[in-house]
Amino acid sequence: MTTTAQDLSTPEAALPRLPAHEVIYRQLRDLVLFGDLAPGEAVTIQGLSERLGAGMTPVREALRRLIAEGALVFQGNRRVSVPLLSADNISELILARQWVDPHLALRATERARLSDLDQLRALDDELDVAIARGDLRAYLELNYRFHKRLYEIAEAPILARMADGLWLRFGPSLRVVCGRMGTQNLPDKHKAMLEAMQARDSEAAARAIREDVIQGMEQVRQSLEQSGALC
Amino acid sequence: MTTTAQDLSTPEAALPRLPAHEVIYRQLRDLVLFGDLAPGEAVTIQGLSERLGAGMTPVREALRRLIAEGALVFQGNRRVSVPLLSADNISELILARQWVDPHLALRATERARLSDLDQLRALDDELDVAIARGDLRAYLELNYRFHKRLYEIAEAPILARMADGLWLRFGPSLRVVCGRMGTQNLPDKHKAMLEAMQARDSEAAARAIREDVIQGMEQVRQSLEQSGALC
DNA sequence: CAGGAAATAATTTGATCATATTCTGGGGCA
DNA sequence: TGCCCCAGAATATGATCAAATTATTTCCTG
Repeated sequence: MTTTAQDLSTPEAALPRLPAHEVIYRQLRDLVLFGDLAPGEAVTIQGLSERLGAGMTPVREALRRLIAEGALVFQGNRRVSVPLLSADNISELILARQWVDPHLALRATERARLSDLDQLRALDDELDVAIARGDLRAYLELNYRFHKRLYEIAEAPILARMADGLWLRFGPSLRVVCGRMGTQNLPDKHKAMLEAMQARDSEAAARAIREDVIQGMEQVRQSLEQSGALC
Repeated sequence: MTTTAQDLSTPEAALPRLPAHEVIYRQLRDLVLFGDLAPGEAVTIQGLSERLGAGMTPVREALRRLIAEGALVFQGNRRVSVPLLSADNISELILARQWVDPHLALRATERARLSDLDQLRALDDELDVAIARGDLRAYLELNYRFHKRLYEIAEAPILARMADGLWLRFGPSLRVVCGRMGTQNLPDKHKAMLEAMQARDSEAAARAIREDVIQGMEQVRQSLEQSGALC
């Protein structure tokens, strides 16, 4: 078969034309993931059309996708909004992440190449810089990219997608929590995890990630609990 | 005297006008879930538009949703199709279901009302009838509805959605496998599970479901393995 | 006469379709 | 065999229709 060898020849200009609905999807996804849309905030299709300067059909498709992924909810028949997490929701998320994230870390440790470790280290370094600077947005994005990269290394697409879906759900709340607590005592077991990965100690890597997850999620739980009805 | 005197007079027409894209979505979902669309089979938007007698906009939205849920994949830039499962995919699915399904069964046992148990028993009875009749389609649908009901009883919407998403992925293959093996030795640990639920022994219920899952999924794995490259 | 509730009018928003535009893949021709 | 053109499919736009929410008005009651 003739391979249309264009995808790897040109590194960056290989993107001939990304569909509009895909672009919109990514924009909205980032908006949700990094808390630019606050939990409970309602959006309308036509509102987003104007805000993002696009037709409403692509926006509709992007919204359907995000709703299917649980990033948005279908309030009544008229409004979509970022979901507010209940205490029960948080418990579920903690439970689920406590299982998937360590498992993916375990697989990632078994499969990681040296270049993968370098990438992770680089991300973690940038993350430290962001924390030192007190740059919340950069922290959120880099922290996500660190874990996301870990998922990719694990080479388990289905599990990775599950983990990614969970992230979409608590992303908005993370922003709220961190905005309240500052960037001081943010959870960062990444150093321990990277060491474990380097030593090829997959169990230790899984443990480290588990602690990272628990620490972060418990902060979210406590913060949401004490703030009571955020709505 | 309202001029909008529509057919509200119809006896069962209490349905508040379900949107077309929702209807299409459910139709397509069932098509995937119960194997009416074979793994690897490609579909086109326009093809579905004609087949389902709908405009292409609702079809597009339904497809986006199913793609987001992993029920369909985006082959290249031109075709969507039901994904073919690799051996690795199966392993992931087994792993994931081995965790979520027992957990949901555990929660369901703690929360089940007597009426819930009755419903489950009724579904399982119907299931037996379907098996005895050799009615594959009915078996698949009832088996799904049994587990789905269990998820609902557990009252853990996020975990339930994860489990549901997994089901969408192996549904098509289930049909293939069962079609090959007949309806004789199908896995059915439901009886043991119902007893455990009745006795409020949540651990036992979780164990039973876990065996049910493993048994079913291992059949899928073996069948796909021996059939080699189904593609 | 005033306040409130219910009904109605108006505006906003969502859903669907028909249509134009772009892109991909294949077939024909050199 | 390789290049170019064409057919068909997917993407994207704007318009149109339907539904819902909001605002307004009117009527009833205290």
